[in-house]
Amino acid sequence: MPLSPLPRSFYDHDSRILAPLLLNKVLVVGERQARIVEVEAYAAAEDPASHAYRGPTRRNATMFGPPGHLYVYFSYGMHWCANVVSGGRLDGHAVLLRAGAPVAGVEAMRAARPAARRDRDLCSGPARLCQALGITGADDGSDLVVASAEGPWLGEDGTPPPRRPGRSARIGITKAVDHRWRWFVAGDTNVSR
DNA sequence: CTTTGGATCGTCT
DNA sequence: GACGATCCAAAGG
Repeated sequence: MPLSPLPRSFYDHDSRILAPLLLNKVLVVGERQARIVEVEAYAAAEDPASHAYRGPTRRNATMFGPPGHLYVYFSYGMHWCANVVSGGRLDGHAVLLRAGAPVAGVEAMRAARPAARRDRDLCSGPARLCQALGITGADDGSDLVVASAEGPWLGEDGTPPPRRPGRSARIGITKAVDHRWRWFVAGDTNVSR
């Protein structure tokens, strides 16, 4: 099936509802495509681990805009990470894209990530995924509903989300550690360690 | 295989 | 001024 964008309404849900529905969707940047295999939900005001916990700031402004856009932030002084803005308008919900399976443009991904020894290492982490696809702060705010030639967008190729996704606590955070808001495609080798 | 520490800087307090 | 929604190379078993 050819790749087609999803309607705005697809994104207009609580992040914990949208997160598992993003599994097996395809993130596209130019010729590069990666199937989403791991995500985490961040629930704004009710989630101390969320960048949106304390309300709107310069950095997280995109999270407080309409759903279906990409929130990209700079992490640890050297990495970019990407989220899909969800929820209704003005509530700050988002879903972190943590890993993908390379689908197309694999040569370009290898060139962008010389440190990756195997292809399974190309997109197996939130910063790795962005590096492989060439996503940076310049892409913050991109509209994923519009299939653009250059910028990032999100496509659907007919593959449904897993009927029974893997689920666990979120990774790499120090607050609200107990919530099991991470979902992944069970058994997929591209899921981060 | 697992563990450990260094890199590096925008953001908010 | 402190702290990350991380990654990688190196060292040890």
